[in-house]
Amino acid sequence: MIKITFPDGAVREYENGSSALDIAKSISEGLAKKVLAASVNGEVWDATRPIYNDAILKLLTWNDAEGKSTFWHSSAHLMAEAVESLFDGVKFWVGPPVENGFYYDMDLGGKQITEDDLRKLETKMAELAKKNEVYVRKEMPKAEAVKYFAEKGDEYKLDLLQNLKDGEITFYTQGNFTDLCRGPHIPNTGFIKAIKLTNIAGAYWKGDEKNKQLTRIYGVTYPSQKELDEYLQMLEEAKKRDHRKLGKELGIYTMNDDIGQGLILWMPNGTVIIEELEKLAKETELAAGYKRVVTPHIAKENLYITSGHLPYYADSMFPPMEMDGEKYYLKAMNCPHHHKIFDAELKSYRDMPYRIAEYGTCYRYEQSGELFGLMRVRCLHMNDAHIYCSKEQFAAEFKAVNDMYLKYFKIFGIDKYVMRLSLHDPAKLGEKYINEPELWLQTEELVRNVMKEANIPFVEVKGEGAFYGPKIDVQIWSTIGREFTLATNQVDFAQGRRFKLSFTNKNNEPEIPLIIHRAPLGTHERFIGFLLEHYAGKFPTWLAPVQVKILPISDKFMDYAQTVLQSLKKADIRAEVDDRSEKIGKKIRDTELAKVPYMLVIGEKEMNEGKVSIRRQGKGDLGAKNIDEFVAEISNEIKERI
RNA sequence: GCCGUUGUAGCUCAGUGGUAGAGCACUUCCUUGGUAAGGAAGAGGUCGUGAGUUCAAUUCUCAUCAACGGCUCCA
Repeated sequence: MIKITFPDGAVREYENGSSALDIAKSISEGLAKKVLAASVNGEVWDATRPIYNDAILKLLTWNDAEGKSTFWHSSAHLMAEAVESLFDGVKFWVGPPVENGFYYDMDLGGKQITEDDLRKLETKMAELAKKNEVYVRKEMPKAEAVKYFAEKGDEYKLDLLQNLKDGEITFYTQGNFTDLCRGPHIPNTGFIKAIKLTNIAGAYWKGDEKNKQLTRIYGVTYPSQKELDEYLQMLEEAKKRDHRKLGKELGIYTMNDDIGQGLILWMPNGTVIIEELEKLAKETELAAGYKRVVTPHIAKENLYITSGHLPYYADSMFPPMEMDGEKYYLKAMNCPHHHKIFDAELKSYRDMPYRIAEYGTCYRYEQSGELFGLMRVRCLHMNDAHIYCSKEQFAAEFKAVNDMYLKYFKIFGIDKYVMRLSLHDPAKLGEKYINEPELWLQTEELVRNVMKEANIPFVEVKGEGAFYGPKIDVQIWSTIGREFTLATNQVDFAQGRRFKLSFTNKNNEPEIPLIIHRAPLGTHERFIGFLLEHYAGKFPTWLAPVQVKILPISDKFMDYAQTVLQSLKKADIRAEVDDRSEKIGKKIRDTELAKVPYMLVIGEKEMNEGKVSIRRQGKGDLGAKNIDEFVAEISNEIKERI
């Protein structure tokens, strides 16, 4: 007998060799039908795998993350079986579960797969699923496995085997499909009731663009059609908040072939938002002791040789222009320009920390395939600033920047983000990262400690640092699930030295400053793209391009509408009159759809009483008020950025 | 940059080897209506661009540009 400990602490005895599924059955048949896998002593196992020792057991169902990922992993195998039955000579690479579904990478030997094939594959998968094929686990010695795949001529699986040792190698078979796989899997294919193959994509083998490109098929499966439908419905809803769709509908920005890829034309509505954001940034930075500067969009080649950017980023800068025998580059970052401003006047410790800010325009030649609406563009306006400080001042300055982030996030109600401490990758020192191993470790520890002391939760990721130092990135997700860095706070221990920057310290010695690069509001492009999705286009009043729309019931009240308009304009409120000869219902509908925060309905009653009837977008009629009263209220809302 | 898909009116989309259609938006007229679509008429497109096949191409082929879904990349 073996002792099984359940999550609630209960301990029960079972026959040696019982599987998690056997144990589930002994509890209830209903439970057994839902068990997809099991956590045995913290390791995820097949529910059907016999247990020979005392164990802590957790039965995993669709409601557990591990249950879902096992389900999707098994679905990938099911898809592979379907692919193999419809295409000859396919070689498979890996087929893992992902956040919403799974994919399988395969080499189709030059054959192409089409959307129609996906439908055929879905049908085939459904057919195979109905057979309730059991996923059978089999251990195999390495030599035997190597022989098996060598005979098959499967270089991909042989490659996988290279990194595996004897005793770690297992195969799974369901129906006619056998795959090298560490598992675990769901008991049988019958659990998979609803199948949708979502897209076909190319994917480099092992994620390296120098390698051959494999065909990747993405799919998602569910234990019921209803759940799949709900998921697809949710995707449709997400698309409605896509900033590219909203940006067009609300007249925020446009792009044009004659201008160029990734180059944003900000329309009047978008420009209002830009100006409000800059106003916020300027107020905030002034209060935090920053000074403002303005720098040109281009600079000579030598600047970027000094900064060290050119060897790392030449490919992603626009190619240089030659004038009078000099090469000029469009700037891809503002820091070198700012360093020159720091260097223009002699600095002493009394000048430190020296903080300079600019909404800097930068140009980056992003690869065409990476451009994405407002989120990834080739011309961007950065909420940039550089803080030059001594080592002693660093912690306080870095923390102040973090505090500024949090202050902003509170204003915008941003709460779904992850702070990421982005570190260097020691394997790429001298290649992607400045070759200063000691300084890297010291600076990373410095940043780590600031975060810990400030009690700010963060994750650490190797290989995401800037070439000149570690950073704190604020990661967010677009509505379609892509991850982006919204804001960034970076330490730079390299450029101070490269630019020979210094200040005279208290001991009358020259000292190289540490530099903080920070962009709490990221770039206008990405930040507004994010805000569009975050607010689903319903901007708070202070940001809304049109804050108030005045809706006269009929033409008879047009004069009064003008009076109301003038009162609002006097208070610097962005207001317009809807002077079309439409019915009030139509005017309201159009204004609601345009997501204007306030509508003022005025007719005979309002005119006679000097009032306005207030309607809030999405909330309906709020009743009538005096004009002055409304102006005072909305002015306060705007001033406080509520 | 790579793999795949798409490209028709301002927007969303239908359609065809014989030079095009709907809804919304727009213009004009009628209507002056109290909290999410009043009615009528009209205007608007060399079907992304270039070449090829064809008596004939928006439709087929190729190239190119752009957008989209991934991969790679992101100072």
